[in-house]
Amino acid sequence: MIKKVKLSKPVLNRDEKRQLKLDAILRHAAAAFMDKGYYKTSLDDIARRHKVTKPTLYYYIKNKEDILIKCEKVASTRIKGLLDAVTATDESGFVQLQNFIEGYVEIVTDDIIRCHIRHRGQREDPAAREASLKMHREIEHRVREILGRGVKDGSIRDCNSTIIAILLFDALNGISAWYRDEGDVNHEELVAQVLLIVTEGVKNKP
Amino acid sequence: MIKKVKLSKPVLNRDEKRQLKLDAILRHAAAAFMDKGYYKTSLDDIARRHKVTKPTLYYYIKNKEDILIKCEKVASTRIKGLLDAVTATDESGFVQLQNFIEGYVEIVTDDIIRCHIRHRGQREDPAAREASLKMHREIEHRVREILGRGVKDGSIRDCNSTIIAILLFDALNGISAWYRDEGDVNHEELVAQVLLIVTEGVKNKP
DNA sequence: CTATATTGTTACCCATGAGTAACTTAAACT
DNA sequence: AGTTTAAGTTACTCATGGGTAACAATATAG
Repeated sequence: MIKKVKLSKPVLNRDEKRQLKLDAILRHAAAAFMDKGYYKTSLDDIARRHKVTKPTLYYYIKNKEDILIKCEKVASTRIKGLLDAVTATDESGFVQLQNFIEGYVEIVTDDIIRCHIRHRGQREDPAAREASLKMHREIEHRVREILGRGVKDGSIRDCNSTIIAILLFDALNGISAWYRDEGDVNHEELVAQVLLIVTEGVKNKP
Repeated sequence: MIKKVKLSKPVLNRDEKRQLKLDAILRHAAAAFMDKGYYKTSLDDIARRHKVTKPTLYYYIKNKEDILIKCEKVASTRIKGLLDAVTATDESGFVQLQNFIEGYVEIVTDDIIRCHIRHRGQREDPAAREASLKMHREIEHRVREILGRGVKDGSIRDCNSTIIAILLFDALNGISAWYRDEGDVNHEELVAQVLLIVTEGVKNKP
């Protein structure tokens, strides 16, 4: 007699399922936050989107703020990953900057990233607040380093890399607030325009 | 006998005093909002800063959201004033753009403007929300026109003025979030760097 | 097949903070 | 003067929404 193989072998184990559900909750929460803003979104709103009741959420998150913290985790991992990829090459600083911009405009479409960009700063718990700031400074610092590399290798003109990094970041982060994949601004066109302004500025050179 | 001149002649009449107090309240509120954010700031917080009790505020404002609306009024008047001044000249589009940027960086230091920039979008009342959006579009449109003028007169290179206007605005508005007059970034340096990136971009031209 | 951990639910508590009613004080104009 | 209007106070109401306790269902393991 054939030994019956255990039925319903779990394709995903418990932890994986849990992780998947957490991701879904973050997505729903991020979408809700982008819709109405953090404070105007109640946990009941989020629960409703996820088709569960509020207390269930507490099985996956510590409290409301924890959602922002978890979103930040996802976002910062993604952004740092991009920075790693971009700086791993031995391209010139300017080319690395171009690659970063291209990648960032891509990333900025994602709801969780959007949510992070819009709500970074709302952290209430002082420790979480500090951690968030530190993280953000770290990322900014790495962009500054790309600029510095470019200045050193001659591909970028001499400039105040601190100020330029911030300005660039604000412009890129701003994109997350208005750009929609389904909107009427074409993705390639957007990237092209950003790159052009970074490369050339806007002044016409005769 | 000398006719006694009416003592305590009001240097300011009632309406002027009222207006002054309203301004002070808006300043206090804006400062509080920049500190802790709109939702984390209670009307009691604002009242405390103004050294009155909460119900007194209702003598000057309709409700909490009305503060944002009144701040927006102040801010938009100021920004439109700048645009009027800048576009009144018959300078080239590029020079007008430069002047706008210089003026905007100046303006962005003010707490009420900062507050407006940070909280534009929080409007809850649908009508107020729509009005705010319309106002914002109008301002953006005028910047776009400056760019268009520049393209036409040849002082600005051919570009997608819609996208460029938004990117520029986001970078400028971002300044309001981090720049402080007392901070270690010098005002002139900041303006110079913004103008340079707009003029030249960052790429080094051999 | 039963015991146990995992998910989820219903029904509550309770702090916070916007907005108001009713009353008091200060100012200003005959 | 004394009456009116402005300006401010104390003491509330009341909706909202974050968070929890206690119970119910479902799934996994032994």
